[in-house]
Amino acid sequence: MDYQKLAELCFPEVTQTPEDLEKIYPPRQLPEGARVTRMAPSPTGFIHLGNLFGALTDERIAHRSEGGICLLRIEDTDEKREVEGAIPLLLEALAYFGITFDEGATADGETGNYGPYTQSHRGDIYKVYVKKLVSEGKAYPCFMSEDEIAEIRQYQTEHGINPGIYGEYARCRDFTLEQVEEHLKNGEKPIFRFRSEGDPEKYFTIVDGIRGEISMPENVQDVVILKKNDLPTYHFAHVVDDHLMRITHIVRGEEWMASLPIHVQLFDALGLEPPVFGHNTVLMKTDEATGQKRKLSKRKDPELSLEFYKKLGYFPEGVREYLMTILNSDYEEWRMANPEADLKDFDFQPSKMSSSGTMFDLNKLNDVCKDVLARKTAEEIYDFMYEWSLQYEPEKHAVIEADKDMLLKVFDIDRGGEKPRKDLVYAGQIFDFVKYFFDGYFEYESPWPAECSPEDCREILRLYIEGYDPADDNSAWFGKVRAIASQLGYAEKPKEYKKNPDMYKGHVGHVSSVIRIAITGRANSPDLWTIQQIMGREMVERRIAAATEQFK
RNA sequence: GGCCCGUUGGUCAAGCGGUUAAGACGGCGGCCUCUCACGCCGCAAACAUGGGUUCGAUUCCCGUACGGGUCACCA
Repeated sequence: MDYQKLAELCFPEVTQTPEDLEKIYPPRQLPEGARVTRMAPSPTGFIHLGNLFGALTDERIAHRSEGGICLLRIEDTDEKREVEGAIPLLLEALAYFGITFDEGATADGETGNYGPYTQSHRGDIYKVYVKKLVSEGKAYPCFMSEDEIAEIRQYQTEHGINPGIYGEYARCRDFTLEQVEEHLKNGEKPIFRFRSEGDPEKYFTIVDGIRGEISMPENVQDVVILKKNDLPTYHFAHVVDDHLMRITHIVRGEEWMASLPIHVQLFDALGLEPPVFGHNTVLMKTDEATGQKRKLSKRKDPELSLEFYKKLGYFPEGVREYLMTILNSDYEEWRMANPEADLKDFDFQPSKMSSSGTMFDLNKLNDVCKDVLARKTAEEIYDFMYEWSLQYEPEKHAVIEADKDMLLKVFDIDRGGEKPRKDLVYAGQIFDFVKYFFDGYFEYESPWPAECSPEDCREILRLYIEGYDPADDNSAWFGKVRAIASQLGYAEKPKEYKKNPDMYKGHVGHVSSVIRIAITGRANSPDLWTIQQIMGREMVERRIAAATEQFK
């Protein structure tokens, strides 16, 4: 068989050789040890936590190395899955979470010397390599119909034979030049398959950047490398692209591990050096219905979508922090030791990534967010709330915009210092947390303390407003509350009450609860004196008066 | 089903032949305290399982169970 002739017959239009391409895409001139990574999504329009998870990994691995590059490549060899406008959407979402690329696809084109970065525009490049393989007898045109393949599959499954097109089932594998010519003359368009010489009895080992050494049997399948639409399959495209773009480290989901033998084989057949592969895990959750651990699902789990977090108003930094804690095992400790340090200074190591399925933990996310927000200034929080409400909550936005000065003071309560409050989590929750400052959102959310009779409540409020003086400092103010408590038969100190519960109706805490609920609608709040300072006399008096009405 | 990967407290996880088996989140109890939050102290809670190898296994090897992935002209 004259493979050279077969190659010409199949690809008369292809004149370039791999050597030509080597010249166009020469090895990068980068510092020793620089890592080149890539994010390679399909433009399906759905951007999820897994994407961010992977992007963060790629970005960190690249940028942790001197002169490293992280690029964006669009894997659109399957037109069926493509969604209009998916790329700008993706870029925007990633940028929101602080991830940008050095090279590759952009919202309106692309940048870099190793393009095109969109696979559908690289058709000619892939063909050069397919032609080379054909000319060496390592790939061949295949004319089997879908029906034929389906039949073979059925036969194989019925007989307990490993399914697929390989060996004797690869009917076009050993076609003569004449047979190929004949099919071509009939107007049949072939696809191209790799001619596998793999031996399933033979195992090879490879060092995975995350998992360490893994061993697998060689691939035997004559996988499709060029499809009917003239575009390559993922297997072939990734090999060609990652080589030509001079990628050094590939991090991808563990769903790719099973096809690793194909990829290794392809690199080998092409005479190319494979990059370091790292296979990470999928994000899991416990299914509410079954109680079973399972992969986060696009259909069932809204929390998989990045939009979910944007909409609730999670700070991007918080989400990123959380992802980092589950991405690299020693991140959390590093963060505790370096609370103020830039994420970029963390020594990210692929080998420190987990290789068992990670449960997504909203609880932990919230906790991480609290820490992140505790380090923000009131101004930063306000600005974020402003943008968030502008986009998602127009009604709340109106109040947020109108009462900027007040909100800045509210967000500043117990902020800064050694022990800042940590009760702010995400924008939606924050608004809820402070909404009693707005008359339009104020309501009585907590029951009045049982220790205080309605008459006492009325009396407490009357005495309170009588003695209320905004000029009092915190301790003078609370001294008056104690006095009211004492006057009405409540203990001035909770401990006294605990010692002699029969001597009192309750203690000063119950009395201040009445005042607190009157002013905030809640039994729990930050320091009441501070709240009143922010609200101002007029609002305090109005709230007390309204509460008094409750006891008429 | 074949092949592959994985398995330390409820969750995230240190550990890489000899440890009282870290730490974080959550839970519980306490201190502080007018409430909440913060902070501090403490408690409960784990090496899936059976065989080896070894003076000694959470750590190395094999089997089993369980979980996950994958078997497309989808990525």
